[in-house]
Amino acid sequence: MAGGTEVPGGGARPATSTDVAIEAGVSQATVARTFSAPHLVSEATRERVSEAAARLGYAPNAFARSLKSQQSNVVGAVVPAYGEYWQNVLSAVTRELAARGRQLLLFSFTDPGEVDDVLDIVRQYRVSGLLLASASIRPDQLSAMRRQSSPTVAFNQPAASGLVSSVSVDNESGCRLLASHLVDQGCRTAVFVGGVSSISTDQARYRGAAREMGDHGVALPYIEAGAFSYDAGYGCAERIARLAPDAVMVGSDEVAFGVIDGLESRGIRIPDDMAVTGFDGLPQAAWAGIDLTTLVQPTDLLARHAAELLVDTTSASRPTDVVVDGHLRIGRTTKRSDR
Amino acid sequence: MAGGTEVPGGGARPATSTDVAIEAGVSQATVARTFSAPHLVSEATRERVSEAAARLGYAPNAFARSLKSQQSNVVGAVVPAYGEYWQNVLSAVTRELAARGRQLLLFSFTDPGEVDDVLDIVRQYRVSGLLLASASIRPDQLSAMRRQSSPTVAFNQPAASGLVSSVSVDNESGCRLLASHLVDQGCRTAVFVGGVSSISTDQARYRGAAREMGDHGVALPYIEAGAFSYDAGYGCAERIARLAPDAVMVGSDEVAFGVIDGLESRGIRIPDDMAVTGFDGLPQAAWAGIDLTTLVQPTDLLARHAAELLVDTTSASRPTDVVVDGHLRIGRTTKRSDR
DNA sequence: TGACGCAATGACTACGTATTCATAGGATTC
DNA sequence: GAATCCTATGAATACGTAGTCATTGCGTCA
Repeated sequence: MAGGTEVPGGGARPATSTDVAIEAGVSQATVARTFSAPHLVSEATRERVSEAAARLGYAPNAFARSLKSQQSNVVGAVVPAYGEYWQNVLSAVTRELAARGRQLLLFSFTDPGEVDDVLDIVRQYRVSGLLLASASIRPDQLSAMRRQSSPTVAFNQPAASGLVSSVSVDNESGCRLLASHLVDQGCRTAVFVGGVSSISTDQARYRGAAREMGDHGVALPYIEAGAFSYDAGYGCAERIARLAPDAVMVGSDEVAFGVIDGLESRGIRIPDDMAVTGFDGLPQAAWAGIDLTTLVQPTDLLARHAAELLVDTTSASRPTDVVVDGHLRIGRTTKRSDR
Repeated sequence: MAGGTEVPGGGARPATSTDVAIEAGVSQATVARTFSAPHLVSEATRERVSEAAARLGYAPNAFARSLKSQQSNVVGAVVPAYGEYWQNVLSAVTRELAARGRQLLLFSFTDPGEVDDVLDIVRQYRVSGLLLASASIRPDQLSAMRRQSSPTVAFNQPAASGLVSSVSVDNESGCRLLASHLVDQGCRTAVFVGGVSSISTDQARYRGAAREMGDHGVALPYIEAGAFSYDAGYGCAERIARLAPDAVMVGSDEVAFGVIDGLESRGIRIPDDMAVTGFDGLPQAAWAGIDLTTLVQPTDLLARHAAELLVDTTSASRPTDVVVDGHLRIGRTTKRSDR
């Protein structure tokens, strides 16, 4: 047959189950069954339908299917547009969801204030689950999700209330580990560099660090970088240098990378003049040229938990909080050369 | 009223336009018009409908809308699951699409062999556009997209045929710039480290580099890292060291970061013993601690072009190839200290 | 042989929306 | 004062699918 890939009907309209039905000489119902409940169709018919479908290039219309079956296989994700950390999380969650037959509908925001507007759009898609990476959500949006009985999972955000599930690393104990390690290394004075002090994750990390340091009689002043970015960290160097501490605990790796470069640009040697720690365990932290001491979040594990919750329809009515421990990664940024 | 955020109807079913119609005492058609063609509804009615909608927490059902109107505002993206570069691209494209009222349905793949299966799923979603980051696509999948008159854009992949649009940086001339810069710096021997030699982008970059080097009488042997990752780059150090070139041109920044650390771990000083260049212009390349000489891709510009093409419905029938120039970023990795 | 059960299939309807067509007033024109 | 037009609205329908119900054909058992 000439022009084998060409499809009859020529028009722009994709083939429907009815088209396939006519082509195969069966009813539309049989075609639908062939794809969604094959065991109800005889071997012979199934084959005939499959061939007709292949000939027409038929793919079931997911929108119509969702409309009829009142459920989509689409999971929404509302994630900040910038930030190494979130890019990694998104990547991991996408993989886990794909393995569970779910698609990810991505919504990003630059400013937390946009989130409410974004959620209005999300709601239009009747997502079967929602991954949230923002703490500032209107409660009525959350209860609306819950009424739809769609599982909602806050990723590394403290459950705003008991309304949604959450998956996160243990920020406080993680920071205690880091602080404890610094004290072991002989640290007597320190500062904490946070990203944005109003973010609860930031607060939890500072709290853990300050408490552990306090337990060892070390004060821990807080410096706010203003953003969770390399540049923000770089820009903190002067303020840090003025305090001249033994150690700098940074609330996130990305900021820490900036802090390190900023400090070194001022002639401060790391770790000899100051030790530096991060938090997150980004891939770059393990790069030999950086080799940052940090708390590694088990991103894949967190993503797996999140995916499980998002797929489990019963989790909507029964919010679950999963907290996972990270592990300490010791790099050159806290190894005194005189040790 | 007690329990103000509680919604009448109590059930799990989200409110429909009919529910709102009853609540507002108008017809379903009027509700639909209020949301999709407000100018056809009188001021008073519009207000009454809006209030009723707010009371019921109504959000239009995007699936039903797409089904009826035969078009979705959803753009599909098929992107590798791993890689700094793609994460950045995705982030940029998402922003651009959001600004144009489009959502991104994300599909990731680990192995290029999965792409065909993934595309079968993508087709079910009747996406209004498709962003492709893989070169190996069955032609019939592409012609199917085209028949649907959905714009398809290959991002940084040479147009497999004339079937789809493409947006990419000028790989060849970019590499010529880098090579030319190295020659200026006095480079007489060099090697090229590619990621995966079967990838056309990799080939184009090598071609550009080899030609420019050849024009100056410098040979350019090709070394294959085996993947576009830090670890793959790190693992190349021995093979590079054995050739002891003046300069190492690496096909991508992420691999280059690994190459640098791998070389330095063997006591090779950069740039004094060997100069190193990358390609892509990842954010990390600009970090002070790395400061890599590389070719910066104008990611935002590329993303903007891609978004334009994806939104423009006429572009499906008229594939367009956009090629953008990158710019040279000179960092410490090619600055000889004796200069 | 008739009653029954089972497997395979077709006709039909509902999901929630956008849109066409028809209708009812109210204002405008001659 | 009748013919006309415009605006605002409602009734009805179609989009493509999944599932309910009814029907057919055939083998089985008493």
